[in-house]
Amino acid sequence: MHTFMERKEALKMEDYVMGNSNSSFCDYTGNGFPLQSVFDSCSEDDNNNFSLGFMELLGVQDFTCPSFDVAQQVPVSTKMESPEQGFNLPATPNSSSVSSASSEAINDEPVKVEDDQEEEDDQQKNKKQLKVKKTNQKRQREPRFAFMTKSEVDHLEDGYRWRKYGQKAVKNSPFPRSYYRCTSTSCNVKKRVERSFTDPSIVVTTYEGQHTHPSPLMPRPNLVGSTINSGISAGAAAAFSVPMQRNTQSHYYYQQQQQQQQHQHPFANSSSSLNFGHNGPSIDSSFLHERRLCTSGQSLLKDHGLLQDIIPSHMLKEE
DNA sequence: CGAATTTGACCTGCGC
DNA sequence: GCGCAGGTCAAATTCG
Repeated sequence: MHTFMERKEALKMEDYVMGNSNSSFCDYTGNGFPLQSVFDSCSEDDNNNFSLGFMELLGVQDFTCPSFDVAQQVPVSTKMESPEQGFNLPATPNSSSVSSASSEAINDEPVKVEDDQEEEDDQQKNKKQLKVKKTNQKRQREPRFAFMTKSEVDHLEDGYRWRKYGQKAVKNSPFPRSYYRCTSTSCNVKKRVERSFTDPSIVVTTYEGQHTHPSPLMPRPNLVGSTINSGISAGAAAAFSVPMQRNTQSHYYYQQQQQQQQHQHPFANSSSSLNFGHNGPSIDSSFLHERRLCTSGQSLLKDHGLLQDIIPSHMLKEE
């Protein structure tokens, strides 16, 4: 059991949002803390619409796959407040993956610090400027998108190249959190990788920002079934910054929200705000194929299904 | 030798 | 104001 303070802490830490309207499973944080549903304030409609919202996030309208009703099982607030920004939404890399997605819409008016500044070479100057900016205004973050992936490896291949720039111990967790930045210059996408301490097999990957370039490691997706991931479209994965990883049994996408974020109907601005094909290859059939696999291959969406494998039973009982 | 990783220091935000 | 925790920087180290 976790104390209220711990819950509060967990919420504060990541604002991870996960769970469903009926609280059939608990919200889950990167630290493995169960969270009371952040969706308490969400209307049932919001939750019921999540699945579609999620697919909107994916930028896909796969009406050929009606059974893919992530939403009903994984009601995640889908509001995106960064119309300008497409989402490098991670697609489920593994055919057996099932995900709940969540994004964090944070910037009503995304502050592009880098764009505001000249290409200063002097790092100190840069630092100073950053300081000034930080003091003048509350730091704003790029929209974030988190995954929970059952994996034995921490750093999941997602088609992009990442450079690790930090690692920190996480409170209440024996597992450190690693910080990665996209190696591409001018691309300021970051991601954090950490393990859930309640279930070390789960890797929580949080993407922040949007790639401004196509995947450098994008193999030809021709091959549903020809890749190690069996059915995962590397191209689609790359397009969405999806971890492509072996041994992955399941993925959970969940949206991160800012606390002050307004809840909004998932469709409110989906057409304009979600633009997954924006910088990379567009969604291809293999991605859809993956979705089918996700749908048919997993029981997660039904009852507790896979979540039971991931979320400790005591958490499930907590509600 | 260049790129990537490691790791301690530093900065910032937030709660008390 | 202080302490804590998250996040970032950058020098040192390792790797290919």
